[in-house]
Amino acid sequence: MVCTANDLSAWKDFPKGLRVLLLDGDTDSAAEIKSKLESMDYIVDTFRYENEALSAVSSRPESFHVAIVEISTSNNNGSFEFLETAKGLPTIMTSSVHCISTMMKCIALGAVEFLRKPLSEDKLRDIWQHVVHKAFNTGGNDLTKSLKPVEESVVSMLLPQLENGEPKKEDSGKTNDASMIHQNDREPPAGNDKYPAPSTPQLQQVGRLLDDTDCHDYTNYSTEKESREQDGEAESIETTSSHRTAEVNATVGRPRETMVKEKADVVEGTKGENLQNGVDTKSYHAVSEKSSSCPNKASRKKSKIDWTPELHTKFVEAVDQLGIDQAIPSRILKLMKVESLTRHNVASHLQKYRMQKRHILPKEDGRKWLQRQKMQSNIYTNKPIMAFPPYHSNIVVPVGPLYPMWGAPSHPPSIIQMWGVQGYYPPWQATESWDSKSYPGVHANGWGCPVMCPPNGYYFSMFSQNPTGLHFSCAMDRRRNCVEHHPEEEVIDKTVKEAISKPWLPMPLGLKPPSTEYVLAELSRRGISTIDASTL
DNA sequence: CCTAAAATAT
DNA sequence: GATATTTTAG
Repeated sequence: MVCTANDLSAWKDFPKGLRVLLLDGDTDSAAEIKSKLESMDYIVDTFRYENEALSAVSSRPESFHVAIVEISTSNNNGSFEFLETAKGLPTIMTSSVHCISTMMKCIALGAVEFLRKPLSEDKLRDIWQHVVHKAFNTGGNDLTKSLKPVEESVVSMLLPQLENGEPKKEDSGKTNDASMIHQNDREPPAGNDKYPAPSTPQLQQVGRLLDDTDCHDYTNYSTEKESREQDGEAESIETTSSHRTAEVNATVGRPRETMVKEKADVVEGTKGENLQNGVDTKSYHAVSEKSSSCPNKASRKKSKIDWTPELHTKFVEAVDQLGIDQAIPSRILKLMKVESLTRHNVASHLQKYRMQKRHILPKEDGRKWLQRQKMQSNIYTNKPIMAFPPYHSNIVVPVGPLYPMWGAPSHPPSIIQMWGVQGYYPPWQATESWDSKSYPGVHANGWGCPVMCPPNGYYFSMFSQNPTGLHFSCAMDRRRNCVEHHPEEEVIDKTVKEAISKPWLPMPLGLKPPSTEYVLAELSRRGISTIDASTL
């Protein structure tokens, strides 16, 4: 990363605005350091006590780019804790006590550098290097929001240089032009919020260039920006949790090895910290790439969402909660409350979800979706609406074994593949996704259940004719808690009876009245040839 | 904003 | 080659 003179000029003001966390028990010392840093345009937040510093880091990790932590004989252990806790933050240790083993320990624990006190301007001036280094060498996991802009700006700044070194087709000619460099130059983003669009031509070019050189890592990028893109709705999701656990890898053309391991970490579920949301946060993770071939990762922000069982469960729960008529991407997204999931992601998943169902319930489906459209005006009522009156909430629907799919919850004994034929997902479905905890019955409602049998009396014939391999799951009221996991015949009977006894009520969702032909045929089959018109 | 269809990535 | 996801249209 040697820079040319031109490039250097672009770097000149870089550190400006970078945020420094200063933890120093010595007030005077802290003031002095702060003063020096500020004179160099760093923004400094001083903390006297470690716990304060740590809470600051955890509550607003994006507020710091680098930390300087003083370690003395008195706070010895405490500082180590900071080091261990604030892993994502490049941390410089400093002390007036010069103990090689302490230094060693600090470095071993992840400190990026150990500076002896007193900290002169010279020592402090270029601490930004650690920020940049971090930005380039860390997995998305650690690449905090605040670091990304840095990374991006650096990439941008780097561009001219890269182009010089490896002219790329059409763009080549103008690379040496100083004005060009200036154009690509980006202000240090530190203080502001203007994140350069992740997909700027520049970045893409850089990506390409890096590819062609020696990059071996797929560039996953946090989807956070996308989240932001999705207008106001994002906020409601965002604010909930500060942690960015389920983060996506972000690696910008970083040459050389490393990383593989980092990925493992990411998948694990980023540093143990706040996992309150349990499932939520780690519910998904970016798909790790094989760091072998380096295709075109140029478009960094294109990380893929891995719809893990947990994530999918959340998704389904959201859909169910919303009900068929309200289940639209934006709402689902809200309900899911999963950080950095974009509306697009959800929409896409929803699309697949529907397709599955459609494929499974060719007949019913169209109808249902039609219904849905018509009912769109029927906005949220806290009660089940229209086609799904309360008293039908316990309807039981048969689920044919031939319909392995999404919404249909299966009972442990009958592990049905939820996602179609390819056993992509392990058995978690049965145990994890559809257990009582995850709203077992919910999935059996409108969408979930392949409800192909005619209602009313036909239930009986249906069952008697195809008793084999039928599985029963129960649907439930959207918000009510389910129902029995093993709907017994009584339930079926009850439901059927109800439906029969109240023919004037709408059909339970997913059921459609039998066609006249069918009715006649069935009656005929039963030896009933005449019908009293009044009963129809 | 939504959904469907096309394009990509695995 | 099939499928999962993202992008692109309408």
